[in-house]
Amino acid sequence: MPTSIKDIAKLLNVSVSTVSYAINGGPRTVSPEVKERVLDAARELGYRPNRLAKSMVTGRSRTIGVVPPEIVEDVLLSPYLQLALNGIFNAAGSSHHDLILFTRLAGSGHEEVLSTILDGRVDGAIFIAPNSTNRAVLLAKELRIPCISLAGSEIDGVHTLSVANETGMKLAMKHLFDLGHRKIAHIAGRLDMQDAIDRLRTYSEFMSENRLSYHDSWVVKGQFHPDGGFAAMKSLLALPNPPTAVVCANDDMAIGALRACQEMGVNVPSEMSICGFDQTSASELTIPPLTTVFQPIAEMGRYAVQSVLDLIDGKPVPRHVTFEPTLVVRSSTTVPMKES
Amino acid sequence: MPTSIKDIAKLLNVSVSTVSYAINGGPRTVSPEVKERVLDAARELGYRPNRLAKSMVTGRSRTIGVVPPEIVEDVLLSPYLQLALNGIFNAAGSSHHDLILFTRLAGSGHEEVLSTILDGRVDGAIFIAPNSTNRAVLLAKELRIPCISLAGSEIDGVHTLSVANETGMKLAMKHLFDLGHRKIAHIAGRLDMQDAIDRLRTYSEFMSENRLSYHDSWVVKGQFHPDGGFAAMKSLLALPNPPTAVVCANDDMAIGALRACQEMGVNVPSEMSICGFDQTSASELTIPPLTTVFQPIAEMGRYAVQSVLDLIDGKPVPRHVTFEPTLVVRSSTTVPMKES
DNA sequence: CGAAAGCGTCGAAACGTTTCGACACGCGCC
DNA sequence: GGCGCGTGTCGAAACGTTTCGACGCTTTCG
Repeated sequence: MPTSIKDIAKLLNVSVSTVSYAINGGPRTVSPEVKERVLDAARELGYRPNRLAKSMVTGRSRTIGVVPPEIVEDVLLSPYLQLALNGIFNAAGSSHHDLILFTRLAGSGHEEVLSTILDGRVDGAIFIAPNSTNRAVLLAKELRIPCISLAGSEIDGVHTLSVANETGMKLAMKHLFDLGHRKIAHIAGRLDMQDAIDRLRTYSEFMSENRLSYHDSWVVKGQFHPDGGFAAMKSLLALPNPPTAVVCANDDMAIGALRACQEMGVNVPSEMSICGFDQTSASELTIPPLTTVFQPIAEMGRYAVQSVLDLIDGKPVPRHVTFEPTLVVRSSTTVPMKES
Repeated sequence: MPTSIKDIAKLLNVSVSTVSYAINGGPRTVSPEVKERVLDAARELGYRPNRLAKSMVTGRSRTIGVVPPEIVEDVLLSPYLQLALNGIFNAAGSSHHDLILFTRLAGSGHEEVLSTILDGRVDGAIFIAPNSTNRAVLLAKELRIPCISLAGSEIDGVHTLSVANETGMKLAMKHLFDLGHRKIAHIAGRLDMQDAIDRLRTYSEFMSENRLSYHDSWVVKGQFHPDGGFAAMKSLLALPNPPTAVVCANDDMAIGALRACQEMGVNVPSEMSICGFDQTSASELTIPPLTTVFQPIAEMGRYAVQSVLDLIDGKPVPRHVTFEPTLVVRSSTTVPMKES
């Protein structure tokens, strides 16, 4: 029932092609008089071009797909994802693209997501932090869909934007080390995600390089969740020889850890220094505000959009781009208490 | 270059309709033997149905449009929007719909957003907190696009989901009143948004009903932003006869207000009680955790999706649904200090 | 045994665009 | 005056589906 180009053509007794030319300033010229009549009629009838039809014939949808790390309940509540999505959103808006948010990876596995990606509705896709078992990225690549992996594992032949986790982790560790800490623990993220793996590895390396002995019990998995951080900190505090500082693989866990300390009556930072990762907005609301590693996630989102667009246009795009994090020192870290 | 239904048909020497029937279990039956051959070939060729083509002929895209309140830089960083979007996301996922996030209201105004909505890519739309000047909703309604206004102004003939702001505001006010507060201020939101208007009105009503005199200077606009809340609280603290309690129209402003108090050395809650609105996740991370009004935003998002779906299916949907908020009492409110 | 009903298949139309090939016309140029 | 060219227009193909009408074949039933 909405008006189509045909309706205009019929009304004005011209061909559909003429109408199309008039409306688009199309590849062919149209006499000024006809053009005006067409435009008037279009306005009159409330004509709206049907993007589906247009996309089908042009092969372009001006829409970019965004695939969350894995699609589970409440995934949009992750501050990390929110930051990335916001960056992508901003960039997409200014380049006149819309975003399609894929909602159903979970159900029937990667196959299904893929078909929704490859079904013509998007020109390219951004995968946010796909873990190494994410087959969708691989398949997308194989099928030559322009796609970018944002902060995910480096996958052969897939364009990847990553954060120098080594730098970030070293920054945090060195900060604590320079403050005088020697007993430093790590609350790790989900070890099926590349970021978590990198951060853990760098932690271990730093400890070895500086000849700091550490127990396996000082590395606790927190699944990137506040509750995980909470439980992890509890278990650290229960150790006979607890650490004096903890580096968490993200802010959410650091917040959980902070809460655990508060609950156990352990003062932060004087009795326990806590360092986060991500610089989410929540990290400055805690008391004390968290020392954390800033990652330019929003900027990476912006960059990801630009890269996908370039990929679509066939422009060359660097295979891997690494962004450098910086340390934001706030009040959750300080010199350790003297050994009692 | 991707394989189409035609390729399969040609390969197997059957008609395209037969292939379609086989793949969809379509309206017509297909002999088991042919069906199997078709399915095998489809798998072999890596066939993926093209949703665009399908949508064009069926008129359904299984995609729902989401329109943020207004499209500005960083709109996705609003906790309120995040909560709503998350609820919508969850519901869309479980009903096998994808989401299109509209990114470009700003540029060329409501006209443009509308054409991107009406261009056939979405079956229906959810407008998040459209303000009263948002013409897009009206136009959408006029053009009979199934759409839901989530927490926006009540617009004639538009299906609206709203929160009983009166209840929420009264809950907060009564809580403070019962604690003994008489000098209660209000940090209001953006007064072009319905929620802000309602909350302000209820504040005034409550004050009058309880014969509490209040100055105009006790109502300060905070634009729903933390910085606005910060500035607002500063101006309240600078008053000759400052209030003992403040109800903020959202959590972000309450957090700003809290920070202002901390900076001015005003203890919360003993010297100043602060009450928020929204129960965002940040509201429990502050010290002290905020007393706030819980709105079932996520649930409303879910409900919005269901309603749009029903609208699309032509099922009856109630014109207005009101959700009831509840008060979450935490530690940012207490009895007022004795008058010095 | 013949009509009716059901099954399996095909061909074609339809969805709303864009764009290519054709063509008719008028103009300037040699 | 014929030739070529640019301009404005038309018709039709194409994009990849779904689904309807048609048709021939088998089965069922009176």
